[in-house]
Amino acid sequence: MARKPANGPTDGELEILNVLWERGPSGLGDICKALRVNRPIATTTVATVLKVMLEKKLVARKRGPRGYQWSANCDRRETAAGMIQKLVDRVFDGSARRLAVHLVEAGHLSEDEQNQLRELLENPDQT
Amino acid sequence: MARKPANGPTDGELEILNVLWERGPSGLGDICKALRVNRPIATTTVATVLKVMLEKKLVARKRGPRGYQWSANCDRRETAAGMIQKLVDRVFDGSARRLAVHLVEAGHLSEDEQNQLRELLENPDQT
DNA sequence: CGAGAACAACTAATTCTATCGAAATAGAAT
DNA sequence: ATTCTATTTCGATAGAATTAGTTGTTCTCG
Repeated sequence: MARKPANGPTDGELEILNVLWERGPSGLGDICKALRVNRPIATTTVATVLKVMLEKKLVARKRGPRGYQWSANCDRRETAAGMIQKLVDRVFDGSARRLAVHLVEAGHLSEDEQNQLRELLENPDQT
Repeated sequence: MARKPANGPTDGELEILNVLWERGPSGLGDICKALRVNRPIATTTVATVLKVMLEKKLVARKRGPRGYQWSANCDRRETAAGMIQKLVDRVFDGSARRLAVHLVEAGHLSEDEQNQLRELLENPDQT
């Protein structure tokens, strides 16, 4: 009966994290506005999710001019790494290379992007 | 109130799909055995999930010597594409290139894998 | 054939998610 | 200070996801 430990952030949480990663610390209103670019969502819904995320330590907050300033409390890169690991394990049978190959073959990368990736591979120091 | 329709397969479903993708059509027992390499799970649980997946058309089945033979009814590549898209949208702000860069930088790829990827980029025809 | 194992179908409890309204609160504006 | 508005907290709900027990059928092996 031991439930499988729910891995990372849920979909909804990820939406919010993405906003915070992009915008930096933000107030509730701004977060809502950003989310509403994609779809309608009630303010209370966002607030509720933020509350849960606070308990999970996915976000932090501190008093701001109006209510709180909310900020991501988890690293984007780490979160990405976790999700990639899962993707690779579940769909690419553990091979990150196969994921990379898929990226190229499936046309997820434009010509330009392929070139940039190529450069990166030649020159690993580049940011 | 209406829950946002979960697009792709769930985590549990993905576990099973991965087994089917790897093994090809399999009986319930074999699927269970494969899953139990990673974690304990009751046979009935797997059967229940398979039933749901059947309704969702994620798997197909046909009469076999013993019960049914279950097989994946969705393409691995397409499934991967969907998951990548989501990952890219949510964590890499829509840039597949950033995902690729992450793959290289985060050390998900070994030297050899990087070389293979490099070759692939030079020579897009290769499988 | 008969016992035991594997399996399918049905049922069901529990937990998790996404969603939002109502009501309390805190600042801002007048 | 009073009103207005943004924010927070609380509680509720519907449905999804996960897990597994029970029951009856079917298949295999001795």
